[in-house]
Amino acid sequence: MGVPERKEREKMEMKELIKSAALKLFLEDGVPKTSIRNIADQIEYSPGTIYLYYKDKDELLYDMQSDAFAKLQRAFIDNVTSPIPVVRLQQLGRTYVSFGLANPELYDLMFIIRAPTNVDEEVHKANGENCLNFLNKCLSDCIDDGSLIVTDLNFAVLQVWATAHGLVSLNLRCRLKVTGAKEEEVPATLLATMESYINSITK
Amino acid sequence: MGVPERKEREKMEMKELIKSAALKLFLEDGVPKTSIRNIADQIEYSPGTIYLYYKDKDELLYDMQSDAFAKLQRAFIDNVTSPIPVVRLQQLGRTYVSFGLANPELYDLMFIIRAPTNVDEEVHKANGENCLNFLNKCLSDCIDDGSLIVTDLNFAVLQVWATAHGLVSLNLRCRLKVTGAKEEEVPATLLATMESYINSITK
DNA sequence: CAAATATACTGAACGCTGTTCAGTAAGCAA
DNA sequence: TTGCTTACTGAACAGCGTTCAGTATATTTG
Repeated sequence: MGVPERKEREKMEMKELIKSAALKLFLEDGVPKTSIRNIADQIEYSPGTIYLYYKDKDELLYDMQSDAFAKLQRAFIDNVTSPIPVVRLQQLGRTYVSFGLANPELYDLMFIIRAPTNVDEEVHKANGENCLNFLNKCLSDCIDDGSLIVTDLNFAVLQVWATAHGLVSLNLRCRLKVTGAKEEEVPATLLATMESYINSITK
Repeated sequence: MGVPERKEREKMEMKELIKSAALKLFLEDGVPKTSIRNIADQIEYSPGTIYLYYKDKDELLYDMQSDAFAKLQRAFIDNVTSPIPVVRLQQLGRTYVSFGLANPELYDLMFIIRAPTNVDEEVHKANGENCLNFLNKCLSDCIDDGSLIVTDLNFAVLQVWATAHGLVSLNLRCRLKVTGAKEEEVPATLLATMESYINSITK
């Protein structure tokens, strides 16, 4: 009897439908303007229906965050390929910053807005773990072959992540305006800054 | 005739009253839970009254952001005092991170939430300028006496700010949970990471 | 096949938000 | 005292996340 299996599959399909509609609105109108009602309109269901699939908006955002992390991980896999650890670190930094510049709404969801961290404490850590492991492995290899000035892995991870995140998020929140940087030069400047940073912490 | 002067003064006093009530609610209940109605209740005026002094909520937040930057600047003046540029840079990093850890709601207002950047483009740059100049001067001095590895001032400013902001903001948004860091050790870890970072970019 | 049950969905309603504006009351000038 | 200006109110609007009694459809049972 395949009925429960079909039901399960339909439930998943509906979740995908909701997520894809939400993503569409994120990219078109931005995260803050995307409401449960808008999403419901988009898929031509009533607002209440969404609550049959997600217990609240935070849970939906958490699920979408998970997809976004998968996308970042794919970018890492595709672009961080060099056998030389220090080159791989450069590729990692470039990929991270590029991802943030190219996907501001997803970046918001992953690293800036509060919502997705409001889900159950137990389940919360799962998102982003794979991406963090990528950075961990990369820096661990750099330390092993002596190409990193800092020798403490935890410090190194925090530093690299913080620098990359700082660059992307200050830009996303328009805080770099104060530096007087020209709009069109910002992406190149951020990438160059990240590169120069990694150069200065490696040897 | 001192009537217009008195009126002007009373207008300022009312703005201060609104800001202080808003600040109180920020610290007690957090930024997201602080609404115009709550603020109005707090000072025992009607919600509409606030709009006689601020054109919208963003303008109020921008004004409060300005005060917050003044507070950070005071922290810089008090704590970043060494005559040795590289030591001053260490003091600057420590002061910035400590400020973020001690004043999470103000930090939000200054560097994370969107609202205050929605004010008029012309007026927007003013907030934070003094604090940025502090960092600029400090790094410029470091470059002058050859104690910084990076020699491009703009890159240096971006790197140091991004690292400090990255550390504080990832922590404020609970994104460091993924690293498995213990809650109570986080402040010390962030300060140590910042210190180790500055050590690695100076000589 | 028909009746009973289970599932999926609706949409009005609740209490919240930022914001506006006609109406009112108080202070000041003539 | 009258007329005008200023300060303030609070109901109203449109939006938000969320809930839930009611309905319609689908599935299981007799």
